[in-house]
Amino acid sequence: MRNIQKMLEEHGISPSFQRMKIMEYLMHNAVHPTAEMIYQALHEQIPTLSKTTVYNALKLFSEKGMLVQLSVFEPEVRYEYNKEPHIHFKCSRCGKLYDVAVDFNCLKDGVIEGHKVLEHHVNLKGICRECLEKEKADNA
Amino acid sequence: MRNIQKMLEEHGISPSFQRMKIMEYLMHNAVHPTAEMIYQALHEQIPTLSKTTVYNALKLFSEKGMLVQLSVFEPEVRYEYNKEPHIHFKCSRCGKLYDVAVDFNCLKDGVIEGHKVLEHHVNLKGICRECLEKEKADNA
DNA sequence: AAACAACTTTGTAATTGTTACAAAAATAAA
DNA sequence: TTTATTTTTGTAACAATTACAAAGTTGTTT
Repeated sequence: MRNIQKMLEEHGISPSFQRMKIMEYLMHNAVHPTAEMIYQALHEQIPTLSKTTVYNALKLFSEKGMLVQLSVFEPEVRYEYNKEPHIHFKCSRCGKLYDVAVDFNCLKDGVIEGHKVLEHHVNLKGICRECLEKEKADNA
Repeated sequence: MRNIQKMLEEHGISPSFQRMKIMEYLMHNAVHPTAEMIYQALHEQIPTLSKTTVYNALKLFSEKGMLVQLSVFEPEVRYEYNKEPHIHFKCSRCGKLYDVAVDFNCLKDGVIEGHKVLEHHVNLKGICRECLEKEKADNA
């Protein structure tokens, strides 16, 4: 909690209780949560928590560069704390979202066909390893 | 129009007038239109057209594999007819969406860390060539 | 042609994710 | 302790999308 407080301050964000809890949740739950998921989880601990506060905090964190907003395959926006370049893989069967560590040199904040790349989102979709194994077991 | 009729039939879709016009629009407007954009454009020609019809047709086309649903950086879903593997580049200044032809061999319906890739969406964000040039001209 | 079934379109209402806004509460400054 | 500023809250609005049922169309069978 102390660390989170410092982190927020370093990014010019005053560390209110709600904001710290929201950031804590994001750091401890690398599941690419939606705003709704964060609200549901914290609402139990903080019954007075408002959904607007969650949206406000997420917007602030994104503006200050602490979070990345992902638009994967759902209409919902998802958030992640991890800033390392990586690929998102969504299983179209179970819906789970995986991080896949791959480095495309050309994607590392370079230039592509004259366009300056500031952000890259590489989204893959298919059947995840777990589902493939389950399928194999069922067919055996 | 005849070609579109054939195409729809080949995909098991009965070629109604509205469906053909919607597909025609998608094929002639490679601007990654939203459902709203398609509706607005066709509403002029077909005043009785319903937005639900547009959504129904887009859903049907996607299910039959004629379209790809893109989730780029907006909350809105965009659609494209072009099925060639390519990257989408969105200019964060002017908002334009470019197609960038790049081939990542590893993304061509392969396997990554045990996950079977059926679909890939590579989204880049930054400042587009036109905006960079404009910026250069302004600063000169 | 009439009757019928199946499909398509339409319009309205509902739902979902998100934002706007103003009042209440908390915090900090004077 | 006022005062000002910031933060939180709750409700209402909004936009994209879906659900649903009625109306319209098409095709088939008799």
